Amino acid sequence: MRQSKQQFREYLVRKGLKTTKQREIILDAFLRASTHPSTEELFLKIRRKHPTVGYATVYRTLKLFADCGIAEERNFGDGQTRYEWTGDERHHDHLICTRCGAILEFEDADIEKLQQQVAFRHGFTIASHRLELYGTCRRCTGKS
Amino acid sequence: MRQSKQQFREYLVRKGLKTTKQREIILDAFLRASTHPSTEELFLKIRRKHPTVGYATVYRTLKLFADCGIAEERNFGDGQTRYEWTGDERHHDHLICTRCGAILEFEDADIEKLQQQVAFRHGFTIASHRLELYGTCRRCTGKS
DNA sequence: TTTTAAATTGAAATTCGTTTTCACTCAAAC
DNA sequence: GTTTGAGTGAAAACGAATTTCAATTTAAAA
Ligand SMILES: [Mn+2]
Ligand SMILES: [Mn+2]
Ligand SMILES: [Zn+2]
Ligand SMILES: [Zn+2]
Repeated sequence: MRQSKQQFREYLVRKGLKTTKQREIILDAFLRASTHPSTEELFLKIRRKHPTVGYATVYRTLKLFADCGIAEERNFGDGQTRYEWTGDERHHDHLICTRCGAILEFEDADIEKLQQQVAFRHGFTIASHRLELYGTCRRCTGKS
Repeated sequence: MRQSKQQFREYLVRKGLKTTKQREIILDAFLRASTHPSTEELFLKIRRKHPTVGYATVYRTLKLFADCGIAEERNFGDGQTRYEWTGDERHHDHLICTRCGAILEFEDADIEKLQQQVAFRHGFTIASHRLELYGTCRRCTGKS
């Protein structure tokens, strides 16, 4: 939170970019959004309080967040690019319910370790990875 | 190969669809394509020998392949939907070189097992999953 | 403070892969 | 053969992502 704001500020300075009202509004909204918002979702949320902020600005600013490291792009297969705050959190992967869209997070050190081993065996150097488990969540399985 | 052709033929009959020259051409080309072709790549390859086959037909036919189970849609983050022959192969995941685009395949029973455990812990029923490791392959790492 | 150069903005236009439409063609059942 | 519904290719439509551009704003320089 506080940390991410600082990080973004430093990034702007380092790159010779400018602090603007819009960027502050968008960063606040992004940090307040708990989920994995898409550009459009965040834009719509912001628009309520700040009707003058444009979609393009939200789009560009989210790119900046990703570039400076406080956010990561995600793609869960629903056709929208989503952004996730990386904050001071640890890495995690996702369980996605294809019924209700719920997204659960998990981390599993053993899986991560095995991934490294697989990569090593193939002479690969891993820069990133994506692991997503699709299925039905407890609640949706119950309903059936 | 032979098996997949049969499977597709049966699928067409079952669904009341028709056998056409185009579908045979496209299936042959798809089975001959060793990689993970995108719709466009396959279309371009086919066009050399069969300039009259349209993009829309390739697109629709690949959807049919996926529907009947002889192919699966893939999405490696390059913005193109790719198709992979599922033939009589087993499930596998992918290592993707972000430098040269090379795609290596691997399977790891231990990882799969751990995935199931994670899902179970969260009350999830897994229908499918995607695991992709992005990085640089041996050759590209060498070049630097 | 005023000036200035460069970055930023919002709206609209553009891009690009995907998907649909439509008039015409063809497969296959009768 | 005739009939009929599925299939085809070209072009249009679509939707999200990205770029363009004239006007505005930031912040460094004067
Ligand atoms: Mn997450
Ligand atoms: Mn593969
Ligand atoms: Zn659910
Ligand atoms: Zn490589």
